[in-house]
Amino acid sequence: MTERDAETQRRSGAGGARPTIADVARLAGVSKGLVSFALNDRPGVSADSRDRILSAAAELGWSPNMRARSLSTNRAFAIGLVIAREPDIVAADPFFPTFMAGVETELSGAGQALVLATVTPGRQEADTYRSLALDKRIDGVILTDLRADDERIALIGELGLAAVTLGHPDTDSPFPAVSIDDEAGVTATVDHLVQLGHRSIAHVAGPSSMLHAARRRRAFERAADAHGITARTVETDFSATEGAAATRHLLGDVAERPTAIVYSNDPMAFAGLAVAQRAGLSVPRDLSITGFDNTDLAEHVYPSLTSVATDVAAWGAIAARVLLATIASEPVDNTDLPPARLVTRESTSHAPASPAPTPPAPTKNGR
Amino acid sequence: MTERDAETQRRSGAGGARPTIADVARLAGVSKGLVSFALNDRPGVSADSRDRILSAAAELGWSPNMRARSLSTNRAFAIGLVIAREPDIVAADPFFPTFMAGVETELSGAGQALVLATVTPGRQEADTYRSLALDKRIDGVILTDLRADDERIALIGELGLAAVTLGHPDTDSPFPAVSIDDEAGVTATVDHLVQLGHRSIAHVAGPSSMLHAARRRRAFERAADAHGITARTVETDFSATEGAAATRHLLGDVAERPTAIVYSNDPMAFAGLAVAQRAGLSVPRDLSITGFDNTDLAEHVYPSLTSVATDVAAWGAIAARVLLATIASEPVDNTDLPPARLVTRESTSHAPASPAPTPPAPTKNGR
DNA sequence: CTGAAAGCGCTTACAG
DNA sequence: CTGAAAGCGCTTACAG
Repeated sequence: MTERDAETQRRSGAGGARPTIADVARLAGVSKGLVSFALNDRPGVSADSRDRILSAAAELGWSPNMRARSLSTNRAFAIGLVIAREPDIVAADPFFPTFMAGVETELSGAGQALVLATVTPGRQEADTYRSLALDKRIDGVILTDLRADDERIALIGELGLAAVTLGHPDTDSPFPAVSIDDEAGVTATVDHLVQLGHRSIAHVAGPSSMLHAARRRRAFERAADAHGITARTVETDFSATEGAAATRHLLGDVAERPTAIVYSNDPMAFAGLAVAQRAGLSVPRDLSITGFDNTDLAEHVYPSLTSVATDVAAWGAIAARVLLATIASEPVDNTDLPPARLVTRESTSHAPASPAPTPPAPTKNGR
Repeated sequence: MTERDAETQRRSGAGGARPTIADVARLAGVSKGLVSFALNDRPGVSADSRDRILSAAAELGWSPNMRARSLSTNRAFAIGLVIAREPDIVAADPFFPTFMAGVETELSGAGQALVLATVTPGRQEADTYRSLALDKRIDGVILTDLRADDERIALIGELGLAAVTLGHPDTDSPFPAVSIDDEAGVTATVDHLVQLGHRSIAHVAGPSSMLHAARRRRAFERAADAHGITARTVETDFSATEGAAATRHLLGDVAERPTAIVYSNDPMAFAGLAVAQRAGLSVPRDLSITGFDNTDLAEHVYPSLTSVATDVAAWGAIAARVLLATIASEPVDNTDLPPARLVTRESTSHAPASPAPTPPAPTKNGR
């Protein structure tokens, strides 16, 4: 017993070679093949052998060498996430860290790893997917920030990778989609503002090439239309800088200055808040603003920010789960998360009685 | 030629099996071993053979299978990053995405991958390092957020992993350190404030268990001491929530209310700004505040935030480079990055003539 | 300079 | 239920 303990310790130390299934087989007095069967609890191993094998493995402190396992099973036991946004934009947006934390909760339990690549948008992106696949480092990917006519859908297929998309692509896709109904959040935002008396609302949107930005924009315009109110949209790249510029643009147009601005993410809303304040406007007295994603800081600015909340971590966890199921060839369906919901805070309030030098709000223009 | 093209295409398609060095050897008319030598440009291959092998490989579209390479070389060709902070804190802090982008620039060119794990602080952390090492998924790790008496130093050694630390541990460490002199930034901040007439400055610090937080705090206290001014420190967990609470605490103490607050990161400074504004104070007229890390949002809040800038992406790139050199058994030295520097913006200004109901500022208390 | 062989640590038919 | 063997795609001594 003492001898065995010493053996165990020697083997698990940094210096000693790690035990392999050959060592386990020797100790258990069986063949390597049987050890493999027992360890992967496949049928066809007698209870007696299984016990001997398992305790031998435990005693030696054996753990599988993923490299060997990968080579023989042709599986990486890892999934990839390629983030293709400008560094400052992803840095300013808490989405990815939160999302990855969610992904991780699912992976760690399943013995899978997350391989992360961040690239600047463009050609480099395709090469990154390609080399991840060619190097056989991953079994599948989570496709985020879906774009119009996203060429990644075809690429991933060619590369023989599994995938799950965040939201539905606008083209045929062989991959399951995990979606959140963020349109509901946008609609609720517009409804909320209209209820507060706003009749001229602007939207600071993300790039129209990104599907979710375009979707939010459409939802915004539909909702505004349904209420028969004036709506304008300014497109940005999601950065605080462009959010600020868009706000300056909107507020500068004194003739048609909106009384409320709906931003497509929180960082832009923070920047917009600052622009408004700098221009001498009081938020929400003169201008109401809303964000999207309900980031941590939303409740820590002044005035606190009304924002649309989505459970980003859950999204990550479910996307990972669906992807793993796909890789395991289990049947999976598209899954929908609970819709995004509006969290109202101080940054939205009643529309100003007479919004500065703005002409009287239109009462009904169409439908 | 046409036939060969067809062959090439068949092989590179998703359906066909990928070419292996055996295929390359056959086409080049040499042995597998020689192919391996040529492909890894080792000496001892005739120019003629090398050419034939290389063009055969190119023709077949061969690329190395990392799994096989890993198994035989006992290298993962990947490094790990384990982030052990509460999800909301890492999400609010742009440090990690920026850092990882920097790491990535170095890795992609070197054919290395980044394996990311995010864990909630605690026991889970050690297990994560352990399984990453036991699964042989990585060759080394970048140790961030060094703690006092950091048990990871010993753990990583036991696990046989290479490592690089961000900053110098407070214990003996066999690993190279890549450091940034953030004390310089703190000192510059205090100097700046003192120059503006502030005599009562508070510091909202990160957790003292984290070495860089403690180091910034010491630098703050040293600088305050050097100027002979009143200095207080409140410790937090780096979150906006605790940053706000600390600010409330500091401002609530009307008798000794500081005229300036130095925050140990930007998110806390943003939260502190909001608390001050909510309390009816004008920043910077009544209160000056400064942040740390000069995040994107710093110039997009109102008033814009004076903050300490460090080149986080460069830090990531250099840390990765040093780690790869270590893994390759190349000699490496500790490296120091350019010191952090203060970026002054609107949030700092002259100390108020008479800081509310505060007693007259002490003129000289000691040295 | 080159070939034939063994080995990395697993998994998986194939026989019994 | 179990063993012996081949194979995953590389690398690396060992002979010539």
